[in-house]
Parts: sequence; C-alpha cells; structure tokens
Amino acid sequence: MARKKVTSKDVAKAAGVSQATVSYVLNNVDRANISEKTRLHVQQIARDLGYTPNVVARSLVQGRSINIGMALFHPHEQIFIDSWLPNILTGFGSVIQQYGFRLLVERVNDKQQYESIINLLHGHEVAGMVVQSTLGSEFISTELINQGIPVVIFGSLSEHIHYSVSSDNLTGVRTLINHLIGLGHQRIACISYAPEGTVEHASDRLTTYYETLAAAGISPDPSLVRFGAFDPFTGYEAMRDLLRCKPRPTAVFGMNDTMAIAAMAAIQEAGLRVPEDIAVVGFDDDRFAAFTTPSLTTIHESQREIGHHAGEMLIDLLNDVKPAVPNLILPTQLVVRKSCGAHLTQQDLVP
Amino acid sequence: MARKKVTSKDVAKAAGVSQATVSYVLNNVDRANISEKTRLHVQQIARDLGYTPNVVARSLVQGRSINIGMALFHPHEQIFIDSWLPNILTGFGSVIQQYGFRLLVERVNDKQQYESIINLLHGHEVAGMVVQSTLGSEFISTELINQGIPVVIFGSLSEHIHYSVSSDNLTGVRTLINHLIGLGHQRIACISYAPEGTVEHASDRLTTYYETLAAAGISPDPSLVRFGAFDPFTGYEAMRDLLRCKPRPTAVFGMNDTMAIAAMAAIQEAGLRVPEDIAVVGFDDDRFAAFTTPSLTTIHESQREIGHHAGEMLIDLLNDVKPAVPNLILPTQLVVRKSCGAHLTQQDLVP
DNA sequence: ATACTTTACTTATACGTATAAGTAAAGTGA
DNA sequence: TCACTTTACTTATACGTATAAGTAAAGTAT
Repeated sequence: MARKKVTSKDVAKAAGVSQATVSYVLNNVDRANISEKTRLHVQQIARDLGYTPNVVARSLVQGRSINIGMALFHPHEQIFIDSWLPNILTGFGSVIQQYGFRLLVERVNDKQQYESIINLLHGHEVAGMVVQSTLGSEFISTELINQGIPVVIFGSLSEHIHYSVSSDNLTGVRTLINHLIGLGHQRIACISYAPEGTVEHASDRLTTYYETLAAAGISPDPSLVRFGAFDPFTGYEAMRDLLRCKPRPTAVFGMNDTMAIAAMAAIQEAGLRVPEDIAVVGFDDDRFAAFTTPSLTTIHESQREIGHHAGEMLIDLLNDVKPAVPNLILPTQLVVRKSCGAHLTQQDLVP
Repeated sequence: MARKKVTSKDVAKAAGVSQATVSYVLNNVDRANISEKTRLHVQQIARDLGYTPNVVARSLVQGRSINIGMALFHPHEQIFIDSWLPNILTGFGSVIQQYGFRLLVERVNDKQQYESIINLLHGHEVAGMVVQSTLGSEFISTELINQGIPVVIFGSLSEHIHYSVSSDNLTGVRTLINHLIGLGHQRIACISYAPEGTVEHASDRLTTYYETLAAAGISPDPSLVRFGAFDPFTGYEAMRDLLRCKPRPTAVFGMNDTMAIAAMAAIQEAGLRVPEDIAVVGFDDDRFAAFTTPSLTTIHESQREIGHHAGEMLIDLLNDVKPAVPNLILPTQLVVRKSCGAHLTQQDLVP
C-alpha cells in the first residue's frame, strides 16, 4: 500500500555517507564538523528522496515527545458547550505550535481521571500537560509536580496553586453583583451552571454572590438560586422556574452567557421586558453577547489569553525555566451593555 | 526530577524472567504459552512497580502510531467561531477513543497545507487523518489515498470523493430558500460567510441560492448578496449594509446561524421587526438558535454525527476494511421557528 | 527406548534516530 | 621533524518495545 518510508539510512546509502552524517547534517550539529560540500550533497539527496524524519524514533531516543497533552474533564456533552474552551484551545495551540509542539487532546472521564493522565505522561506520549481546572485538579497537579512533570492548570481557580493560569473570576462576580446593586436591585437571582458541589468554581462563584450581597446589607435568599448545567436549555428552564417566585426577582445573574441568553428568552417569552422588568447579566463575554436583543451585560474573561499564557508557562517548564509568575491571574472586565438597564438609569439621571 | 521510568526490563528483572516474557504476558500473547503462575506473577510485579508501557517505543517497533490527526484549515481566528467544529470534534473523539486512539489536533496554515499533513503522516506521528473539507482537500486526499494512507474528509462537500462524510447541505439551502419563497418572499438577501472564492462550500451554497431562486422564477439579484467572515460582527455589518438597499429585502438568508443572529440584532436595532418587516433564516442550528428573540429558523446539520461517522470510517480504513459507504452524506433538516414568520402566516390562514 | 511434539520459556534482533566515542588524514607550531 | 590539534568523518550503541527464532525440559506416540 503505502510507498516505503524513506529513512536516514536510505539517504545515507544514496549519498555515500554514514547514517550518522545524515543525522548531523539534517540537525545542523555544529560540533560534528561536516564540510560544506558534504552538507549540501546530503541535503540535496534528502530532498530528492523526500526524506521526513520519523518523529517516533526521534522521541524514543531523545526521551521526549513533541506532543503536549490537554486534559479536559467535562463529559463529552459539555466540553464544547461554551466558547471558552475553544478559545483557550486556540490561544494555547498557537503558542506551542510556534515551539514545534503538537497538541494531543485528551478527554477524561471522571472515573479514571488520574490514571488516564498518568498514562499519557508515563507512556511518554506527551512532554507536558495542561489540565483544565476542576474538582481534583489540585490533587492531580500536586502529585504530578512532585514527580517533576511539567503541568499547568488553567481555568478559574479559587486557590492559586503552582503552576496555573486563571482569571480573576471572583472579582468579576463581585463587580457584576455590585453593578446590579448600584442600579438599585435588591432581589437578585442566580442561575449557577452546575449542581452544588460538582464544579469547583461554580461553588466559589455562588459563595461570592452570597458574600457580595451580604456585604451590601442585602440578606441572601437561597430561594432565588437555581442550578443549570452549562447549556441554554437548562438556563431557560431555570429562568422559567424563577419567574414563578413571588415577589419576582428584579435581576438575574447567569453564571455563563449561554444560560443568561436563554434566560432572556424565557423572560421575553413570558411577556416581560429585559431590562425594564427583569435585568439580566451573564459571565464570559461570549461572541454572541453583543448581538442579542437586548445586548448582554457581562464579564469579559480573556480566554484566549489564558490559553496563550498557559502555553508560554508550559514551554518555560519544559525548558527547565522557572516561570516568572507561577500562578498568573488575569484580570476580568465588566462590559456594560443593554440587558442590565444601566443605560435607562443614566437617561433618568439626565432629564 | 521525574522519578525514573519503569520499563519492561525493570519488571523482568524484578520478576526473575526475561523482558520478552513480560511483553508476552502484558500483551496476552497466546502463542507464547506463558504458564498461569508466571502470568500472575508478572502481572503482580508490573502493578507493584507501576509499570506503564512506553507508547513511543511501541509505535516505533510496530510501525504504527496510536494517534489520529485532525487537520483544520481555517485560520486560528475562525476555527472555533462556530460550534460545528467542536461538535465534530466531540463526535469524532468519542469514537476513536473507544478504539484506543488519541486525537492530535493540527491547525494548518494555508501556505504549507500539504506539507504539514505529509509530515504528520510520514513522521509516523499519526496512523491516519481526518481532514476538514476545504479548497484543496480533494487534491490532498487524492494524493494521500494514492499512497495508501487512511484519510477521511469531513464537512460540507459538493463533489463526493473517497473517503468522506458530509451533510447534504445544498439540499438544505434549497429547502431553506424554497421555504422563504413559499412564505411569499421575492427579495431574499444572502449573507455569505466567506469572500467569493475562498471557501468551497460558501461558493456552492451561493450558487444553490441563485439556482433555487431562478427555479422559482425569481431573477437573482447580486446586489442582495453580502460577504461576511463567519463571525457575528461581519454578519452585523453586512446586514446594516443590506438595510440601505431600496427596496429593502423582505428576507435574509445567513449562511450560518452566527451571522444570522447578528443580522437580527442589526435589524432590530434599526427599529424594524423580525420577522414582520424582515424574515431571517440561518444555517447550522447552533445551540443558541432556539433561544434568540425571535427564535431562529434554520437548517439542522448533524455535526456530531458527521464526526462520529468520520471516526468509524477511519477506523475501518485503519483495519484495512473497505467502508460500506465510501462517501456518506447525512441528511439535513429544516427547523421552523419564529424568525421566518411561518407562524404568522399560519395565523393569517386561520381567521 | 527412540523420535517427535508440546510447553515454557530465553536469546537475539529490529524499528529509526541521536550522539558518544573512535579514527584516519591533514594541518599547525616549535 | 615530531608532537599535537583540527577536520571530517565512521563505527558503535542506546532508547523501550515486540516478536521471530532458538532451546531445554517434559510429555506423548510407536
């Protein structure tokens, strides 16, 4: 079937030199003192024969893979439901590609989490890993780091462990809730993107939501909290349920834009107006957030930058360089659009 | 740093047998006639030492990688702008994972398209590939298939080449346009997701758009066509431009949901109503399509199934099995929601 | 009892590369 | 001229595995 693979030995034979010489020439090994004449000759033959080095053999002898693994913990259905992961993948991929690495995407079931990652690393398939922040990632990273294996955690962390890149998402939550409070809201509902206890940062964000309300003198009301599951449908259902509360919430905080957008649909379908009857805010600054009706007020997370920095940090670790900032926390940003009603309030102030 | 890697030789020494025996035991090679006693003993020792086979060495000796490459041609910015690719990745990944393969994601710049893929394959990094359908993928696949290399093309194809999985997207376009025509529309604008000539299926969809109009006796009007670039902003801008047409189009066909949703935003921002003033339809059935206001009429493509079938086809090829259907074309489906105005028309019919 | 088969392993080799160590010839300095 | 260095290579080995080929002991058939 496939035409026979050209090896460095074939090139050597055709060029009338040893295999070692071919290797030295093609890897530009200076200390080998290959003459210009031989060098050009070998290069020419290699080109003529269409030689491509066998990456597997090279990895074996060098004891290092050119692959970098990305471990993703969400069940298949949820992995790509938000644009954050694709964004991170883009940012991360472009960095490691520059350094000659390739990206091995590993989706991990909860059950064999740890084992699967260990296999990747011990099997020498990957030189290092980025691991999505999730429940248990601290344990995993500690374990791996103790073994001297290059691992970077990325995502939304609460505790800042070595090595990690995350966004300052709790400050984001605080900013968002305070923004609503500043607009005069007292009954602020919350749609979490995961059932209690399943996703670490969901719990953290929820806690921060409670704390921020309390700090403003508003006693938090657990009956205004619903739990979705990342996707629009659960956000929609959660909102329909919230609409049954008496008195109704005057504002809703969706933990991601996906669910916030679906919540707006539920509100509008019920004949109510956003933001006049109920204000809505999201989190992530999804690509659609600016193009919904009304446009969505949200927190901008630099997802692609998280990926980018995670890539650079991992490259550092692979080169035995201690990263300057072992746990990088990128700032988030409040993006005020129409769904929170801030523009209405401003109009009121300019009569 | 990293604690020393346990090899099969280490296991052999600890178990008091040869390395070959370890290999035979752990791979369950029947013809090697390993006694039950030795088998259990070796397995125990392997477990105790935490042995993990070195996948790289195994690939080298077997001449086959356990990685499968996925070649993506869009520039970084565009790869993940729609949910179709994540969906395909999910469908594909779950299949090959079942068969013990891992997924190597390779983003390819236009310039060195071909070379990059060839390197992946010749470098023995991957056992086979799935290649995103795009301009030039026919050339690439023909070339690779001639060399006996397992390759499956996926996406939206016009010509059906071996081996490929695509959706019947041109029938989808026809259905969509005819749906609008059936609702009485004559001035149907189109927002293409790519500049003319850059993306194969964009041109195909555009041609089908023209043909369908012509077939219905509507003379196609190129002044109603705009070219975006996949993302919401370009869709928004294209729509704003279309709004300046006199007379205005009464309906708009967005080549993907992303741009169609943004087009709705542009229309509503201009103080017009969807669908009363301008009807809008999209393509893809994005996860948000059901949750916009109004909800978006669109064509449902079974993206995850495309990935799934591409995975199964590739596994077949890797096992030297000729796939039953060498170019699989999955049906598309019209999903009628609110943005096209079909529900209004029905109300009119029931006075 | 001898020839042959089966059992249960071990020994040896190959995969394709990188690189340390070796070597012959040419060049250099005093 | 002789010792020493440099040049320009070649030879040899290692990476960790799979597997063909070899082998000693035990079992079986005649």
